[in-house]
Formats: sequence, C-alpha cells, structure tokens
Amino acid sequence: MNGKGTTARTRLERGRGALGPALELVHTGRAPTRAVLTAELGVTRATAGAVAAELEALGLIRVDSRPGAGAGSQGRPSHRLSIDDKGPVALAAQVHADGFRAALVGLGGRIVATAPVRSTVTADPAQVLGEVVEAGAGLLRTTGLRCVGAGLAVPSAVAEPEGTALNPLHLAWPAGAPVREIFAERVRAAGIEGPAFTGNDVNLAALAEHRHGAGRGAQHLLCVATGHRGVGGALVLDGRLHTGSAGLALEVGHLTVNPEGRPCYCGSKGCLDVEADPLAFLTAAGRAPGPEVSLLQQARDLLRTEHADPAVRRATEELIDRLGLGLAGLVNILNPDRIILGGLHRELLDADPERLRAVVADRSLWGRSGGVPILPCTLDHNSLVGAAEVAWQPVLDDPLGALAP
Amino acid sequence: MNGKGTTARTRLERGRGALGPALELVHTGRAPTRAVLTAELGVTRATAGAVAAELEALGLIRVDSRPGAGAGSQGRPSHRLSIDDKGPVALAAQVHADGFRAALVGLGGRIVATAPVRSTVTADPAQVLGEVVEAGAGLLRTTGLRCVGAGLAVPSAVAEPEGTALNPLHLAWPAGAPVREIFAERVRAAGIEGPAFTGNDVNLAALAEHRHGAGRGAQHLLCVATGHRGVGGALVLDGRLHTGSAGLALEVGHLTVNPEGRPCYCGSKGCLDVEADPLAFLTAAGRAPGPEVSLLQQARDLLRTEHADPAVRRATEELIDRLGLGLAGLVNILNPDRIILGGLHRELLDADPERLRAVVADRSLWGRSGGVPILPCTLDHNSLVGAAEVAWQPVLDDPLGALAP
DNA sequence: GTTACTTTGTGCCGCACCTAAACAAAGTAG
DNA sequence: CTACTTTGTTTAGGTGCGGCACAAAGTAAC
Repeated sequence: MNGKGTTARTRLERGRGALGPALELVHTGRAPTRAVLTAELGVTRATAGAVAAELEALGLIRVDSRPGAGAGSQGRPSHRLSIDDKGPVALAAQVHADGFRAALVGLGGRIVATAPVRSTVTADPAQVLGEVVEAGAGLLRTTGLRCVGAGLAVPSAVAEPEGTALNPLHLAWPAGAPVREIFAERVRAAGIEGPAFTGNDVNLAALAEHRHGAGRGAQHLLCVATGHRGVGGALVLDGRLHTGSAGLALEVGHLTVNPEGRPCYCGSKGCLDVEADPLAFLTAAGRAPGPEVSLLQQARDLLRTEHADPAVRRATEELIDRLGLGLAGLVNILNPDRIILGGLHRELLDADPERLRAVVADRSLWGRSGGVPILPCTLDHNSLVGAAEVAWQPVLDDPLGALAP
Repeated sequence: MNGKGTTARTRLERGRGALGPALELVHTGRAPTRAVLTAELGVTRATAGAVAAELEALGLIRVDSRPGAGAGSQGRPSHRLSIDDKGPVALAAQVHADGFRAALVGLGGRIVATAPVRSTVTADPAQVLGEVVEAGAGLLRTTGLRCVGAGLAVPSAVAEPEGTALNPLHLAWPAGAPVREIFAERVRAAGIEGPAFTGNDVNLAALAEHRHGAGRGAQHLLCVATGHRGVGGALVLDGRLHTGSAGLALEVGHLTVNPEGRPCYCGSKGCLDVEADPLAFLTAAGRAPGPEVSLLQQARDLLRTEHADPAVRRATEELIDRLGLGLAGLVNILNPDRIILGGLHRELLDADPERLRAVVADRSLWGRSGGVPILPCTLDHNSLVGAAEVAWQPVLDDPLGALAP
C-alpha cells in the first residue's frame, strides 16, 4: 500500500536539497523507479521516497503502484515513476525563415500540443512575436494546463545579458532587436505566468538533444548544424549550455576550412559559413537556388533524390571534407566526447558517415580525440523542445521554490 | 577578547559545507576579514565565525585580533584573516626544455621555498622526475612543513584520465610516457604524503593566473602562451580548468592563421603552431636560431634589444597579426571575458598592444566580444604555482575531509 | 568624557534536510 | 510453504545553518 494522499501531505516540507536533482533524473528518463532514483542520487531509500512523494504532491510526477520493470527479476518490484501528463507545461516558440510555431512542452521533452505553423514572418519582431505568443496562449486556453514559463528560439546569436538578436539576417529583422524583451512583454501581456527566455536555435537544439535525444549522457557535447545560411554551433558542458561570457560562444562559422576558398563577408576566405551551408552545396553541385522553398529543403532534396548524379556526388564529398575540417578544428579546441549534427550536416553524415569520420580523425591532433562519435540528431523539433527546456530550468533547479509561491 | 583556543575547540565539528568556499576565498585573497567572508559566502556572521575558527583549528589560516583594514572607518574593526605561514604546503614541480625545478607553495600561491634549477633533462622521465621529487623532498625536510600533495607541470598535452604525456617532444621523452604514474610513484617512494597530480604547463599557468594573477575574477579566462616550440592554450571556466573530455582541449596550435603560410607537420599549412612561436619569429626576422640558449630566450632578446631593426619590426608585426587572427578565432568559439598571454606572446603584446587588440577586434564577429581585455601574465613561475594549485584542490574542496584523516 | 551610533563577533535555540536502523511488503526460487 | 531478495516506510537522531539577542569595539558628536 502506497498511502498516496496522507503520506505525501506529511512529507510536503521535506526534501528540498535533493528535489531538483531528482526531478532532473525523472525528466531525462534516468530514474524509472524509486530504487534507481535512490542509487542515482546517492541517498537513502527513505530520502528518495520522500522526494518522490513531494514531487508527486507538486503535480509533476506520478508514482504508479503497477508493474515497474525493475532491475533483476528477484525482490520486490519497484513502483514506476512517470511524468504526470496532467502536469504543467512550458510554452515553447520558434521563429525561423520559413515561419513560426508555438507548442506546449511538458516534462521529459514531450510535446503536448502544437499550433499550426504560419509562414508569414514580417520585418517587425513585435508583430511576429505577438502572433506566436497568442498562438501559444490559445493552446494554453484550450488545454487548460498550467504554464511554468516560456522560451523562444531564434536563428541568430543572442547577446547576454541583454537578449538582443545580433544577426537575425534571414528574418529581415533589424540587427540588435531586443527579442527577449519583446517576447517577455508579449508573454506578460497575454496573461501567461512565469519567466520568459530567449536563445539561439542551435544552442537550444543542443540542449534538447542532450537531455532527450542523441546527446544523452555526454559530458562535453558539441552540436553543429546548418539550416538556411551559415553554420551554427553549440556546446553543452556538464548538462549546461555554454554560451560564453556574452552569449557569443560557438560562433563556429568563421573557422577556415578551405585556404583557397571563396571570400567570406567576415573579410577572410574559405570560412565554414560559406563553404558548408546549403547554398554552398547547391553551388558546388552547379545548381542555381530557386526562391520557392528554403535553401535547406532544396539542398536536402538534391542530396536525397539525385545522389547518383556525379556533380551531386562531388559536391557531397567536398562539403563533407570542409565540414570535417571544421569539426576537427573544434575537436582540437573543445575536445568533446560526442558530436551531433543537424540540418544539412545531418544529411551529409547520413550520406557518407565513414568519410566524415575519417576526415575528422585524420585532422584531429590525437587519434583519441579524433575518434569522437559523430551522430545525427534524433529529436523532432529540437529547437522547440530546447526552448521549453530553458523555461523549465528554474523548476528543475528548485521545484519547490519555483512552483510554491 | 576573541577566545581563540576554547571557542575554536567547541566549534570544531561545525561548518562542513561552507568550509571549502570559505578557504577558497581566503586563498584567493577575496576575504581579508570575517565581515567580508560573511558577505561573500552569503551566510550569517555566526556561521562565518565558526568556519573561520575551524579553518584556524586546522592550521590553515590565522585570525589576527590586530587592526584589520575593514570597510568603513565606522563600527567595530574587523579581525584580519590571513594565511598561516606555518601551515602546510604543496610540493610543486616543473619540467621544461631548459631544466627542472621544485618548490613548496603555501596557500595564497606563496612560494615558500625553491630548489635551484637543474638543467640536465635526460631522455628518461623516471630519472628526471626522481631527481625533481628528491629536490622537493629535501625542501620539505629542511623546512619541516606538512605537505598536502604534489603537482607536476610538463610541456606536453596530458591525456586524461591516464596521465600520459602525448607530445613531450622537446624533452626527448617518449610520446605517451606515463608521467603521472611515474611522478606519483616517485612521490610515494620519497615518503611524501598526499595525492600527486600532473598537468600541462600552460593549463596550470592559466589556473594560477586565474587565482592569484591577472586572471582574478574572470569567469571565462583564455590563456595563450608560447615557450619553446608550438603554441599552448588553456581555458578556466568558473574557476575550474577546462581540459575537455580527454584532457586534450585547447590544442590551439592548429588554427589556420595564414592561408598562404608554411606547411605544418599536421598536414595543413599556416597553423598557429608554426606561424607564431619563437622559431617563427626568428625566421621571420631573418635570423638563424643558435643552439646556446632556448628559442624563447633568443626571440625575447631579439625583440627587446633590436626592436629598432626594420626586419625585427616587420617580424614583430607579422607575428602580432598571426597571433591576433588565432585569438580572434578562439574568441569566436569561446567568447572569453579576458585573455592572458604568456611567453613570447606576452612580449609581443607589450611591444604593440594596440595592434594586437585591433586585429582581434577586427576579426572577431561582434565588436563586443572583440573588445575583450588582453593582458600579460603577471605571476612569476605561474606553471609552478598552478601545479601546487591542483595539489591544493582537494583541501580547497573539502578541508576537513582532506586534512582530518 | 560621556553618549549615541555603527559595525563586528558570539551564544543559544530551532528548523530543514538527511542518515541509520528496524520493520513491513511484495515479489522470486526452490 | 519457506527462504531469500529487493523495495518502501516508519521512527529516531544528528549535522549544518539561520535567526535573534546581546556583547564588544571602534568612531562621531557634544
């Protein structure tokens, strides 16, 4: 008998210190039962039980008395810990060149509801963000779920601590637009409680992949992706996003990957930004980019459907070599224990994983660091989930403090 | 009346959690009095007093009842906290191309005693490390001080967690030599208690500069230096050395800084390693390196004494430009809030700080991150102090646990 | 010199959080 | 059915810290 009501009530004031770590373990799927939770936290069973009861009382998780696929077949079966699907959610928003989208994301990175994508991104950030927040507010109204906060992913470097978008170029937004401020104001205006965060989309995608995707368990996770124009990077260190002292870290686009390469707008030449993005791929394959769909879509289609074409094959190999050189440079500096690729880079990895791994290993200084696993990202909408992740962070750090008052 | 003896005794079992942070504050000179300690720790005066009493009982610090240059002139003067100069020390050792040296280093990075430098580095690491440890053991015998542990700085990347030196090239040691194991064995054999650590010299120098030198207070500190051949880098994040997942991070020598540059042994060309080290400087100035003194010494002499020579001037500017390009690349990836230069790079900075800062700012993506302060290192024997720092680390993390048993 | 004020140091109580240990519960293995 | 293994709960207790009142040690004003 797991006396739910009363037991949880009497323990409500206990377990503050271990509460955050415990929730994070359940959140990332590393604590399926209380027994595992006990081991992972390094506490006694009594403490783990109290903590789980408290998280249940907060409406965040559920303790099922049913099966619980425990460890060995012997001994008393453990109760299963799961995320309460009636629990609170975070409002996640994403803006990119093709449009914007809003979603509600619960613990565990589960997308609870999504608003249809709109493809009208105007030059006015306040209008776009107002619409996307309104879409999210609509989702909250129809589902009736509690909201812990809001997160926004933008395809631009975001300066800290101001929260301004430094290069939202392919959104046609003004450089330096105070996106965090605008977003926070719209969130407040929509009557949504909780704090509002804003971050670079690749950074947030990396965070999501680290917690719920291909990056699980990595201590030093490097993420590189290309979507529309340019190349983005992100680093997750010990579970935390490393954004540098001013939010400008991992601007990897200007590593030199081709000394004889084409000139870059930064003043150098042969930069990763202009040598390994969708436009570079289309150009290398001798195709003129069309205006209908996004560059990423065009490049992806070309790579998938015409990979037998010699020109496409050559372009693929060339981009893999350039990307590999860039990754090797990053490996020498950051020495990650895992690399995850997104966007077109993910397609390049799928097209010829051996070639890419060989280039990285060959141009890394030590065989060991060059042998770092390179994986495709595995999470749908990882930027969106990452945006929710930062909104969830205060709750993960201190559940009682963030939810009680 | 500050009842020293009895008060400390009655409080000996208190203050475990805040003990480490408190010691670190005194160690880095950020807590001159108990009042400041109270504020910095964010605890009550009662706790700060108990913690200070306990650290005093451990023989690490002293609470002087004398003046104490407190904050305002009003109110009761605060007692001064200082490091007990009869307290324990760490054994620090350094091996480099010109010889080796041993020292005893107390809290606060104070070098208590040094053994004379020997300049016979043979090809056998066991012999060299045996001699250097013996020199340190002699210092311990003559001073009679307690030893908390030992640290060794080597001019090579050190692989984690094995502790092997991957490229101790200019020591003529075999690549992959198990230096940490050898050092630890010699330390044990010499009857020195405490753990033994080994690290890359630039990494350790960065750590020392962060705690006691030009890097104080920086949250994201980048350190770049060149001594003999090649260029080394280090990153201190939130007070901790970032060595990557296998100890191989910050191998900055193979950033491309000159697309038309000379070939590098790594297979690329124009790498920082071959474009911005002492040999590159001598070559650029049209001088043939001699075998008498170290390359660093020759380059330094040339830069200082013949800076009026047009060839030397051109070489200086060329190296500053190359170095600046490399630093800009690192700034784009790491976004540090301070950069410290050592070895010949420090001399280059002194020679023309404006030029270097301009290159870095110009080639960094955002003006903000390019405006990062670039400073010369300020600590004598920073690698040595850094070696002691890692030996002190267990005590700084948990003074009671590290010293009591 | 006395008084008022400011700031620092200390003793005492209590609370929050956890551990330890004993016991109860729920399964498997024979 | 009994022995064994593992999980969950209860109770008691201990550690580290905050809160608070008070004492101590200086300066400022008169």
